[in-house]
Amino acid sequence: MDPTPLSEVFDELAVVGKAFGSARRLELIDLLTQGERTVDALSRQTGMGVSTTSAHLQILKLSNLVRTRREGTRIHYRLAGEDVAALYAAMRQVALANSPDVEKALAAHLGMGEVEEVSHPELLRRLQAGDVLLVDVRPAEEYAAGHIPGAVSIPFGSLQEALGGWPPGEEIITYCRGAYCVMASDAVRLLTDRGRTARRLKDGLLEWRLAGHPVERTPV
Amino acid sequence: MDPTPLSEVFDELAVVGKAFGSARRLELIDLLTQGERTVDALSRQTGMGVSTTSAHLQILKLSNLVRTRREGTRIHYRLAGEDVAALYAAMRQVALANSPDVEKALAAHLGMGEVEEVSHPELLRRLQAGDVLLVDVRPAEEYAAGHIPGAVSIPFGSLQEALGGWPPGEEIITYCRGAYCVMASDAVRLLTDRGRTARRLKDGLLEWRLAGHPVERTPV
DNA sequence: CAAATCCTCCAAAGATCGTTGGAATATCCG
DNA sequence: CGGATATTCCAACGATCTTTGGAGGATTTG
Repeated sequence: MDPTPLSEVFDELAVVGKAFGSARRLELIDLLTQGERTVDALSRQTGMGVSTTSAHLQILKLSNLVRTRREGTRIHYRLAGEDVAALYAAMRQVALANSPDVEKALAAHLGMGEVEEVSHPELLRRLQAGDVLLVDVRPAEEYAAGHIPGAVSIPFGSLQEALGGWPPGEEIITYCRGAYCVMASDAVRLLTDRGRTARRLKDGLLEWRLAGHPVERTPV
Repeated sequence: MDPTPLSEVFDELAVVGKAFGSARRLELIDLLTQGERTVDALSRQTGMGVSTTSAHLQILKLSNLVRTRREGTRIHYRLAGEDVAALYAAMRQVALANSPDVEKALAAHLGMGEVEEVSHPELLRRLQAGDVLLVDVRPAEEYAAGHIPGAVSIPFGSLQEALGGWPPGEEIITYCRGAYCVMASDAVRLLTDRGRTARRLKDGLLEWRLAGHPVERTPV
């Protein structure tokens, strides 16, 4: 009784840990932080086969990190709770803080250094003042599922054409899913290349939401 | 460029995730939340072979979750930072909240239901009032590495003999490492069986420390 | 330098995980 | 009911992870 027979507890806990131990599953979780998704949508957005996607989702479901909702023939997956999103964000934070490789990989794909970041408090002030254009570059469905109040939805693909209609003087702030999302940085580069003043929000909607800041949902 | 080439980032992140994906490694992390330990000590306390222990520690080291310090012929391992301990605690929290199996496994080994828990604020009040005996049932070295101010160190093994010297009226509150630690609950049962009034602290020292409450270190 | 101690590295066997295509299942629609 | 669509289940192969004993390194002590 003294040599702790609680290996079962650690076994159960390891099930949850394992769920976070695959790049593919992390990619799925990353997408799911933005709102629920069908298997098909996840499969297309990540580029993995449907069988593979389903298998990974089963593992996430078995570890109770996601839940499902059936709608006709398709099944929508969503994170089991905001605490799961928070855990994912915390893991990214720890990885970023402690392992230089993660930082390097991020910098390489995000082009850090070239792109300036705006802090949460500063964005709040600027929105209050109303002298800034806040652009949500994620796909339209993700914008609908939840966005920063005051942001306009311009998916990355249609950014260039939308550019024409704006007054050239106004500063632009972009954001996307989270700290690992490239689109916001790419957008800033595209905009500054065309002579605009643009920066990106620090992190993305996930961290904004977890920080307790307001999020707006477009009613269906 | 559009189909997100950031798989490398997820690969790096998965390295951290994998580290949490093994019951053995979680057991090591659990011990390390209480302070640094040598390979040998970890091997003995967990019951795994030294080679196995070392292998797991290498994986933790590679994922930058632990750091090492050499002292003569032995090497001390410690968590890379308090954020790692926080991540571990957060994972336990999510597992407990979302998966019934974890809750069941915990209840089975902890004897939940029979043992009453004391909240952090209540303990603080009672310590202030001074009408309670706070007992740290962990091994003496863990007590030395950090304990709640006002607690006395009585390792679980020597609890029974220590019992004699106390006034029978005073209420006793026990604690050990964390939410998964059985010793505090076992101690409460041992004490109540002998007619004492005893409860355990909710969770353990890890959660107490993460909550920002004071921790005292016995000077060497 | 030699012996002792503690730890890491190595190689091999066994276990587990990941991916794949195709079959099976569930639901909706006509 | 039959066809269409979306998803899960299955089997199997290759890849990766875990464990183990023993060899190899580093450090201290005599």
